[in-house]
Amino acid sequence: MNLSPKIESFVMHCGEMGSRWGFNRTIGQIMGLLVMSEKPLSANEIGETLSISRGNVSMGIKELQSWRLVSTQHIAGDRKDYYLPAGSIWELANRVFEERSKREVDPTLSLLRDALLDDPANAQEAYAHQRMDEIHQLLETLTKWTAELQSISPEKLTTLMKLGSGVVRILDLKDRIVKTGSAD
Amino acid sequence: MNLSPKIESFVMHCGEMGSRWGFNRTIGQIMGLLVMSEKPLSANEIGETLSISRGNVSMGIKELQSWRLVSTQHIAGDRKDYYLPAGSIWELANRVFEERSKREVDPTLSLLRDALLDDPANAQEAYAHQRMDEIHQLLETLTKWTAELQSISPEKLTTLMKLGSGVVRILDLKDRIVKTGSAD
DNA sequence: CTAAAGTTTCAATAATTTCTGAACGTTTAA
DNA sequence: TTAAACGTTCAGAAATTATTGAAACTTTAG
Repeated sequence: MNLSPKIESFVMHCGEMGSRWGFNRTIGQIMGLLVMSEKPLSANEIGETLSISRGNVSMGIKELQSWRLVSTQHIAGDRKDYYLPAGSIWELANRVFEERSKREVDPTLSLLRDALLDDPANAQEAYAHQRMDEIHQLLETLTKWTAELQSISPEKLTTLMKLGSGVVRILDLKDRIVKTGSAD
Repeated sequence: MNLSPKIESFVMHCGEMGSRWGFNRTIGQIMGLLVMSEKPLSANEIGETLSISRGNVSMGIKELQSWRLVSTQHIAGDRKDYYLPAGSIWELANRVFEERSKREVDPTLSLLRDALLDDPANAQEAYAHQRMDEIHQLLETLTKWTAELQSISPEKLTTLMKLGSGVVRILDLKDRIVKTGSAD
């Protein structure tokens, strides 16, 4: 497939950013290409367009599927697999977020939980223990929060984001209401 | 310096996670070590404790300083530089967040802004243009939002996070109030 | 000024990650 | 049953990234 220069530069950019986003160059490129493509693409089309080997396309797609970012589509009377993004931009971003949190935060959280189980044995450990506890609390709060945000509908979430720091004013508002009348 | 097994395993974990968090193994270890240490450490102490070369310590510290995660302290009558975390756990997490957003989002945002300037030249570009616009909007909203959250005091932010998806109820509350009485 | 104590830089090397392509597996049309 | 069309795997090669250590640089005490 032939890409217009503007699309090509976007796809290549996705490649360059790939490793920063948690995967590698090829995988970034494949994802960029699929998002920019109106119709699903076969492994062959992907490989030719990006000049990468059959094997690499296969591995890349597999990885993207493990991130739940790509789905497979079949066309009647055609034995090829066709690939397309597994949802809207919004959903994709969400998945990247979830998946990264799983890989970047969960292991640390579980290490910290273990480490905090038994009491510090000396002054050095006491200090470290305290620090680990802070990190643990921070990560817990953050994890819970993002999990809850995921459960909010995109529309509400957009409203919330547009509100920005204005949300503080509303928190104050709530405090006033709670103080002057209704129970919490 | 000699680390107790529990602290050592935490520091090593920071090393393993390092690359997922946006830096490399050594840098993760150095940061972990500094956070766990009650007193500032010299380059020598860091290198010995982690068994890494002088040069590597120097480069690692430099990188951590570029992330604004480590500060230098001097002790009267001592020519060595001593290093310590540049703030509370909370502040550190914030910096990592900001810094990563700068590296992971900003370049894409600027590419998209450029790409969206001129009109699509054909059907393929028209579709891609639309997709880029969606991504652009998403990233803009997200960037603005996180920037605003940064401006909220840690206490308020904690309240907000603890509230979780309960924040939606408050949004509804606000809507009711606005509708029935005061102007926005 | 000189030497000692420290830090930084960077070319060479080591370690790790990614990519290729050939071999193998599977499905289906004939 | 065969062979063509496709997907997958994985050992080795290529590319990239991290690390070392020696040389250069900086600061300061004497």
